[in-house]
Amino acid sequence: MTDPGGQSPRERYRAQVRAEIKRHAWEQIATAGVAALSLNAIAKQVGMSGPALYRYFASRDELITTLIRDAYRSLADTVRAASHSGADLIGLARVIREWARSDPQRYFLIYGTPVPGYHAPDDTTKISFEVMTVLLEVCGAVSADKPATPFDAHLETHREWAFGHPAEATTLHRALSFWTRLHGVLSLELAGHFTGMEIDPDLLIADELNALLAQ
Amino acid sequence: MTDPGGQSPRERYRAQVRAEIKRHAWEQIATAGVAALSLNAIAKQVGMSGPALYRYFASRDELITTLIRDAYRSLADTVRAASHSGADLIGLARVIREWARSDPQRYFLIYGTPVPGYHAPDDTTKISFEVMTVLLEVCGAVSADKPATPFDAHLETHREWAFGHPAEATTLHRALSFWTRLHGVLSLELAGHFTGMEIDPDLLIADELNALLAQ
DNA sequence: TGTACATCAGTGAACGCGCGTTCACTGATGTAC
DNA sequence: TGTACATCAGTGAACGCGCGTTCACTGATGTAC
Repeated sequence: MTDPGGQSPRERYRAQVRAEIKRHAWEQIATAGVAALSLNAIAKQVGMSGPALYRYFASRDELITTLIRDAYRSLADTVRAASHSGADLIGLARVIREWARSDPQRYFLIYGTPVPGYHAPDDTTKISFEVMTVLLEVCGAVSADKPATPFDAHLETHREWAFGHPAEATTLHRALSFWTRLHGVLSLELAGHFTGMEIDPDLLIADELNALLAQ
Repeated sequence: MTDPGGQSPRERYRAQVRAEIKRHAWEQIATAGVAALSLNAIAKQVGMSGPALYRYFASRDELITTLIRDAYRSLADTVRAASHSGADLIGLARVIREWARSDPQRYFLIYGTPVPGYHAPDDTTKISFEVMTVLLEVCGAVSADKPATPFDAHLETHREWAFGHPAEATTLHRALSFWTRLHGVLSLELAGHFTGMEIDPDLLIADELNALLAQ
């Protein structure tokens, strides 16, 4: 009899194998990028034959979709945890950067080159909004006495995306700038575009965000 | 007899065919991304058999390397042209954004997800520095009376990358911030991360750069 | 100008490869009486 | 508790495919005397 609310042994086993498949999939992505992800290669690593994977994932695409969802989920959880332990914007940035640096290809799976034609599953935008919600909370806590810019005015009339969040335009603006400035530095760092110039991205990010708070 | 300094008919023909191959390669990349680029498919479009391509490119990798180099070259030329016709930082940003939007996958070939293990040819960093040089020129023209930040101090001791350029640390800083802020907004826009929120990236970029000049 | 030769673009057949995916099957694990 | 049956994880063979790349070749274009 299955423990209601719990897991039968078979379910537990399935979950374990699924997790192991994903683990090796991430390893492969970290090593050679998503494009090189091969079901047969994963199967070999897991120690079973290729077709056996189809017990766990309907197709290569479904596996990748699951990985993308997990990446979003992990990022959202990380950000929320940091916020709950009282991180300010700079602390948040540091946490996100560490998350990204621990597995650059996972970051790029979310924020990297889009594959023309491929559309991420709908629920990822929901998870993505979780991140934005945290940003809005933290940005709302910052005192705001700054001159309104043309983009602020633009935001006053285009704020449906912050659905239900009662933030002022300047708060939305700050959250957006935080996001784009951090991503700007971080993605260039991860892609190796600072190689050769001996720049400390952490300092640059801190500076970019301090300027954001001061402006 | 070959016209010295000119091109023999054969050379001219070779150059034409090479150009046509590249054209179709770009089309394919725009349609399905680099990962999907196939020599046989290109050959079919050009109207010749697969092996014939090897008269023009030694391998798939060499073709891609050439495309990457061309992308860098095109960006550098675009930026330099804009600077020569007197564009300021905001104008420069607009030009770069248009360049990127005209072929997003070309932008991502330079600034997108890196393929682990792959290293761009050395000369691309040289071309990349051409872009930085223009940025430094334009940034140097901006009057600079602003408080020094920790990152400015960091730059005073880490400025070898701006090899030979006599700019002050604040100028280097401005050029870097221009680059990272623009890339932050632009790459998110091109990857479709603003879809749904009806944001005008042009306004956001202008705002980000005005803040940069005011700070 | 005409002929002999070298260069070189392009072809078609073939190679080996690894891919995602299907199918019919075996054998172990869990369920019901 | 023991037996009969259903569920389901995993296998091995096979499918068709398109890939990058090589090779020996044909035929046209250019070069030299």
